[in-house]
Amino acid sequence: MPIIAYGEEMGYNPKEIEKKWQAIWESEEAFEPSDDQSKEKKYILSMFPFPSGRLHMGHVRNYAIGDALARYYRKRNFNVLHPIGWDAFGMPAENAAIKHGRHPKEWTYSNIDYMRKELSTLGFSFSKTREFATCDALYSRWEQAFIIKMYEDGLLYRESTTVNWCEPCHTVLANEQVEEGCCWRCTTEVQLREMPGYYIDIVKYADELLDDLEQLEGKWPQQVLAMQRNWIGKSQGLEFRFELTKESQVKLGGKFDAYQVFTTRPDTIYGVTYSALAAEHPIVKYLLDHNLLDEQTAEAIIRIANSSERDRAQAEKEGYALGIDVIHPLTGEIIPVWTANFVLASYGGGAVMAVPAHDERDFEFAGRYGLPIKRVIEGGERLPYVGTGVLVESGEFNGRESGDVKEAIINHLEEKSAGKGTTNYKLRNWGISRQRYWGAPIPFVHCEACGLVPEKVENLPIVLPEDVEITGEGNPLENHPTWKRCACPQCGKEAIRETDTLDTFVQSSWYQFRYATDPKKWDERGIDRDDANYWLPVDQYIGGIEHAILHLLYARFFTKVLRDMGQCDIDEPFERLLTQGMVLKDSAKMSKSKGNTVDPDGLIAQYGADTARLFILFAAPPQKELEWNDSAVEGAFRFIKKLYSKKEKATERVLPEIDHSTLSSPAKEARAKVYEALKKASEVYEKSFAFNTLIAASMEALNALDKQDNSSVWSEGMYILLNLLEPIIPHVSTELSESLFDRKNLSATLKIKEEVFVQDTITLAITINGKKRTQIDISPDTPKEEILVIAREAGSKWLEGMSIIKEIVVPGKLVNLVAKPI
RNA sequence: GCGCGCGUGGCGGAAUUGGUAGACGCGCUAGAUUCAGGUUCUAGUGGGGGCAACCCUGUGCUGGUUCAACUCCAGUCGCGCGCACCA
Repeated sequence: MPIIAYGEEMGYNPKEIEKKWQAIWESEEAFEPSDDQSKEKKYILSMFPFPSGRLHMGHVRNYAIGDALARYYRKRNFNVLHPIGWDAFGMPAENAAIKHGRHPKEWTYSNIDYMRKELSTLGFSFSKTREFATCDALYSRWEQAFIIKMYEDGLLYRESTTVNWCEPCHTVLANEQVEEGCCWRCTTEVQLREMPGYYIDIVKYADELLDDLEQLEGKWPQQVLAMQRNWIGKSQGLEFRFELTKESQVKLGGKFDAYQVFTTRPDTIYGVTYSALAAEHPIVKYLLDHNLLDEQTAEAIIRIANSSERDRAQAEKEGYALGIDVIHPLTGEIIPVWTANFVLASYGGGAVMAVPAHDERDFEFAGRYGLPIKRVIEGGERLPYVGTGVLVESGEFNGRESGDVKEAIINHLEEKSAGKGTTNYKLRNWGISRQRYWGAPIPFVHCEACGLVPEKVENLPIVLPEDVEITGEGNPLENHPTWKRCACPQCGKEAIRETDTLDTFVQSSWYQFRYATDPKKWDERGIDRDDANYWLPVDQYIGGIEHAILHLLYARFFTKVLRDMGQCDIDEPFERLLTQGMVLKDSAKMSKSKGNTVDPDGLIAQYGADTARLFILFAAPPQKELEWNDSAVEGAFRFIKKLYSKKEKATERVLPEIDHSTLSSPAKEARAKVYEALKKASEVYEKSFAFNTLIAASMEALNALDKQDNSSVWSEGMYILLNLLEPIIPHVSTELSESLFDRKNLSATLKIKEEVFVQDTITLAITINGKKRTQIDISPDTPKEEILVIAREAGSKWLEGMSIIKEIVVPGKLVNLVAKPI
C-alpha cells in the first residue's frame, strides 16, 4: 500500500503546473514561426473572435481544435503559423457605448486585454508577435488602400439603389446579411430603402467562385459547398426583348419600346400567354407617375411595392393588368402585360414571360385571373407540367425534345437580334456601406467640383475621431462638427469626407494574409507577397458553420481580388475547412438569455485548462454538436489524475528497448494498446480529427498498462502516450514528460513497432450462416485447412443435420461456415 | 417545395470502411475502503429467457444485393440544417 501521507504534494495540481508551463512557453517564445521559408509549413487558423468581453465555450472548442493541430505539427517539425487576432469593429461596441457610456475603443481594447489573458490560461499556442485587432489604425491603413485600388480597378462603385435597412442597427445590410427577411444580427425585419452606398462587384467573380468550389471538394464540408453553390445561384438561359406594341409605346409617351425578360426554359417560349413585371419596374413606375392606371389599381401596386420581399413571399399571388401589350418575338401574337407581386425586382431585370402550362407560379396566377393556358410540352397528366418533353404547337420546333431545342431557340432569337443566351446569378453585388461609427472609414471624399474622389494613399489611414458622442441616434461621423470637413485630394478645395464605414466582413476577408505577413513589414505593406505565397493557403481553417456563406464567400472573393492585384498568387485561401458543432447545454445553445452558460474561467479555476480541453475534445467529434455534461467533465479530470498518478511507474528516462517475446501477456496487451493509440494519432491529427477516438484509445492504453507491472512497458507507454496527448492536454503532458524524459519524448518522431501487434494466439469468431456461434484460439500461422478442421469441430454442435456448402476464412477475423439442412 | 446531412443502449458516442455491434466515457447496480458523505478501488451493465454452460432478439421501418450488412442499393418514416416565388 503506498503511503499517501504527503499526498498533497504528490497529487495533481493543475493550477501550479499550468502556470509554470505557460510562463516557460512565453519565455521560450515557443510558438513563434520560423523565418526559414525552406521549411515545410503548416498554417493552422481558427476563426478570430469578436472581443465581446469574455470567452465562451464555443471559443474554447474552436481554439482547442486548432491548438491540437498546431501543436501536433510543431512536434512533427513543421514550421507552424498559428495566429490569433481580434475582429474588433462592429455594432456591439457601439451598443455598449450607448448602454454603459463607454467609448467603443476603450471598451474594445479592454475586452481584448481580458480575453487575451483567458486564452493564455487555456495554454493555446498562439504566435504573439502577429496578433492584431482589425480596429488598429495600421490595419485600416492597408484595408483602405485595397479599397481605393478596387475603385481604381473598376471593381468598387457608388450607386443609389434599393437597400436592406435595419432600423435598430441603423444601417444598411448586404443581401447575405439578411436572413429570412431579417437582420442577421438583431433579427428585426429589414425595410427597403432607396439610398446611395458603395458596392463591390463580386458578381464579376461569380463564375470563378463557383468553379473553384470543385477544388475544395472533399476538403470542405459538403454542406458548405452546397450552400455556396446555392447562394451564387448560377442559371443559364435566354434573355430576350419583348417589343411593346405601337399603341403601348404611345401610351408610355414614347419612353419605352421594349423590355428584357429572362428564362431558363426557352423551350416553353411558345406557351407564353402573358408577361409580368415587378411592381418596381420602370414601366410600372411610369404608369403610376403619369396616372395611367385607375386609382384602385395604382394604390394596390404602390402597396405591393412598399411591402418587403419577405411579406411578398408569403402573400397570395396578386397582380393587375397594365393595359399595355407586347409582341411575341416568334409568333407575333399580342401578349398582355401585367404586374405581379411574385416577380422579383432584383432578378432577371424584374420581368418575366409567363408560361402557365409549364410553370407553377405562372399557372397559379393565370388560374386566379382567368388568363389562357397553352400547353406546348407533352408529358405529365396534369398541368402545370414543369418537366421536359416533346414540343407541340411550337411552330417549326414541333416534335423536337426540350433538351435539344433550347439551344436552337436561343440561336434563332439571336439571329433575329431579339435575344441572346445569358447567365444569371442570384448573387448580388456586395454592399459594403454601413452608417455606423465603429468601423473602418471608407476612404473617399465628396467634392463639389470633382465628384467622388478617393483619398490620397499617403494620407491613409483615415482614422475615426475619438471625441464622439454615441447616442444611437444617427451616424456619429455625420454628426461630428469637424471630422467630415476636409480638402479635396484632387483640387484641394473644401470637400466632405465620406461618413459611411466599411462592413466588418471586409476586415475578416483578408486577415489571413495579414497574419502571414512578417510583422516587421507591417508598416511598409499590407500583405507581403512572398510571405503570403509561402504561408497560404491556410492548411486547416476551423470555425462555426454560421459563416458558411457570409465570411467564407467574402474571404474567397477577396483572395481572388488580391491575387489579381498582385498581392499573392493563390486562388483559394482555405485549403481545408472544419466546421465545428455548437456547444449546447440542456439541448439548447448556451446563451446568457437562456441562463444555461458554463463559464470557461470558472471551469479552469475548478479543474484546470487541461481538463477543459480534454473534455471538449472527448465529448463529441468536432463537427458535431457538443452537449455539456458536468459529470463527464469529472470523468476527464479523473483520467488526467490517473495519468499523473502513474508517473512513478515509468523508471527509464529514454524509450526502452523491449524484447517483446519475453513479456507476460498483459504486458504484451498493454504494448499493443499503446501502439494502437500511436497508430491512431497520425490518422486523427492529419485526417479525421476524431480526437474523441484518440482519447478513448489513450484511455484504453492506460487501462491496459495498469493491468501489468513491467516498468519498461510502463516507461515506453508513458513515453508514447504523453507524446500523443500533448496537443490535447499540453500542460500535464509536458510536466510529466519533463520529469520522466527531459521532454525528449515530445520532439521525437515515434516509430510504430509492428512486432507488438503479433500475437501468440489469435481468436477467430466461428459464424454459421453469418451468425456468430463460438470462437477458437489458434496460432496465427495455422494453415487454412487446419483452421477449417478446428472450426468445423468447434461448430459441430450447430452443424448437426446440416451439410456444409461453403467455407470462408477471413484471416485474423473469422470463419464463416455456410450450411444447409440435409 | 428544393438541396445537404443524420437516425446505434438510460446519455455522449465507437466500429480498422462489407467481417465477432455497443470500444471509451458518463450514468446506474452490487461490493470493498470510510464513523458518515465524498474520493478511490473491484465486478456487472442493449433487451428478453434460463440455476447454468447457453438460447432468442437487436443499429428508425420495409424490401433487396451478399457466404456475411450499422456499413452497399431501392423505398419509407422521423429529425436537424440551409435555401426558398431566382422565372
